[in-house]
Amino acid sequence: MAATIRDVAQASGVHVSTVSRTFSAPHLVNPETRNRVLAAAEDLGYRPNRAARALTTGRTHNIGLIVADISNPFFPPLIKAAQAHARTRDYHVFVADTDEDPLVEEELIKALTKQVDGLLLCSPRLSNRAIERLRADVPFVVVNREMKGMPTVLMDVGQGARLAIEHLAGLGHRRIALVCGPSGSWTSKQMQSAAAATDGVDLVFLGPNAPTEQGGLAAAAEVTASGATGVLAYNDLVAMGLIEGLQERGVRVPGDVSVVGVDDTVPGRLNRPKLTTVAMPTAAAGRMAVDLLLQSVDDDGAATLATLATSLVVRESTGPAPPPRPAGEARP
Amino acid sequence: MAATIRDVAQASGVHVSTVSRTFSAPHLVNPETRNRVLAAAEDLGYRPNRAARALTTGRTHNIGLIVADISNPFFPPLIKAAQAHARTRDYHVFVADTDEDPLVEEELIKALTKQVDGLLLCSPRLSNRAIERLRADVPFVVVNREMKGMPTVLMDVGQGARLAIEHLAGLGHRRIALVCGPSGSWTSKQMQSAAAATDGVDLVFLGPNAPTEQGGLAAAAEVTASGATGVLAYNDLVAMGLIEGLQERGVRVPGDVSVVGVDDTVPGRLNRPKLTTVAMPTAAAGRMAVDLLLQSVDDDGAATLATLATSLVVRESTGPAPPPRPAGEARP
DNA sequence: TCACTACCTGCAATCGGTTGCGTGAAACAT
DNA sequence: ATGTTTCACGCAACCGATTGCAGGTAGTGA
Repeated sequence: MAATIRDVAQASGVHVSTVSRTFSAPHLVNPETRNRVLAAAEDLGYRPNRAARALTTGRTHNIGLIVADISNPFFPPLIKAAQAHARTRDYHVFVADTDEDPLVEEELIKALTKQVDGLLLCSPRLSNRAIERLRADVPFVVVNREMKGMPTVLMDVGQGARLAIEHLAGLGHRRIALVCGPSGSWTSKQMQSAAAATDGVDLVFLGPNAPTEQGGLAAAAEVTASGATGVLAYNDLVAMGLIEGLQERGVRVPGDVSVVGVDDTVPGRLNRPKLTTVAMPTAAAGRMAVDLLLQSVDDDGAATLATLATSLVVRESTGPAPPPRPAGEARP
Repeated sequence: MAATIRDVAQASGVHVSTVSRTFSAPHLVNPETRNRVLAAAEDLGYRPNRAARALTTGRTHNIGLIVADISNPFFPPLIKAAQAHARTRDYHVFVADTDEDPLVEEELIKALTKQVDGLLLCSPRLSNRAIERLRADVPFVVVNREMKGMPTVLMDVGQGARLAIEHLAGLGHRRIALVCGPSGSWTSKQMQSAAAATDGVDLVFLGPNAPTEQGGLAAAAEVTASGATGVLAYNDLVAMGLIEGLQERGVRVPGDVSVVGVDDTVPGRLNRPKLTTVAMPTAAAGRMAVDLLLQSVDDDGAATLATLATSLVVRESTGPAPPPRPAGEARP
């Protein structure tokens, strides 16, 4: 069995409370005694039992991070950053994957509630009502979804969309398609309203589509039919599917149509063409979420909203608009 | 504050021990009483505090999963599978990322030790000695690294390498290069010894290389110099870097040189050419690791070794060997 | 010498459950 | 009517820590 505080107390000839204080309030114990205790602890390989400590202090020094899908390359950088940041605050992060299932999500939240001081919900799939209810038991910070009255970290896709459209407009594109994601998606709405604010270009809204390569592939027909020469896709997967679909139809990217993705999750230098995309500040979001959470654990307070800026990464899938109306030359 | 067992006891007019038994040993309590207790619990929104329970039972019903790098696409499927599988056993998984740093790894292990019943170490970077020492405090299962005397889950890269080389040999390649990873890597060794067993082909061992795209890029010169027409790379990243490096030198893939990767971690249909690769049974490994861990938590016993079969996924980066000695035609 | 203050340290209750032991009552056998 | 078994439940110690309170000791000033 691992050494307990009592073993250390016995070994160093003091009461358990003194041992406890040696670790949690060192200034209250005589340096000599402290050293004796520390020596005994070291000797026995004693490490305080955080679970037991949590029982009295009410602080587990753990935070939970619930994510819809770890395999989605969007999340790992966020998780990593949150974890590293939490560590500097003497907190540990427990990651759980809901597999996109609201029921699993709720169950995980309930299971984690007692073992953590707070929860980071990344792109939660639960209803607002369910989240409100669950929140009574444990502090939340919501990431990547807008929720009033709750600490929230958002990434400004609207601004990213604006950057992308300005980029396309600057390349001479006058007709730009927005290939939207699932209907009702917050991201889609943000993109739409941001895009609508740009003038000098025709905007076409296409969709809804599945947020996958298949969705993009399927949208290729609509895009060609729309006559748009520039496209902003819902995310990188859609963008990649779309490019594949366009190429299959003999449409060159970026020769005939320029495509911009969102997320910057596509690794690999072999992609042809490499994707121009709106990069999300996922690492910053992870850190910010941890900060907000720890803050709201202490203050039990203000529902802060943090909106993080996005940026455009220009690569190879965008280029100058083709000369107007060349009557699409499809290959044989 | 959340309801405790005492609140429920009071509300239903029984002793706390009866409430406790209602949840942990229902058959010991009268159905009538049980229903009364359950009703009161439901009413108060009571949920047993697992941390407190762990204090007396010594079982947290949590397992920790420590991984070198969550961003490495190799791991998420493993994590996901482990998590889902653990859930069916009423266990929860805490994931922690060491950022490839042995010091962080040791610290995380120590921190998690008291909060979990066992640990899954995926590709640990710690020395054998350190692992042996830490193991005194908590059961381990090691994944993706060979360690005697400890439950271990391995994926048979040797067998995968054999498949790859047979595939290349079958396509007529007579000189095959192994682009190895970091020196001393277990994977590299496995690949080498497996490859050596194949006859009818010349084998060239290249490396060591960094296990990254840069590493592959840098190895391109060696590969062309070696005169090999088939290559088995340390992993997909190396393979991709290598392909890029070869293409920059005017060497066509798979026209002039065929390349096989390992891991099957490259998503995206836009890769040109799509990578032929050795797929790892990561999900199965995750499940198996959980099984072994829970087993060794109970039995405190046998050091089982599970070796999982790999498979070859043939895509576009491999093709028939070019006719012998065409005196490499580089583009201008 | 005495009172007062600081500074340490011990005592014991407490956090939220679990569990071995003991007991009272009901059910059954004799 | 008495003895025995079974069942359901209460009692209280315990898991490993924390912490308010009290007491003891030494040092200071008068």
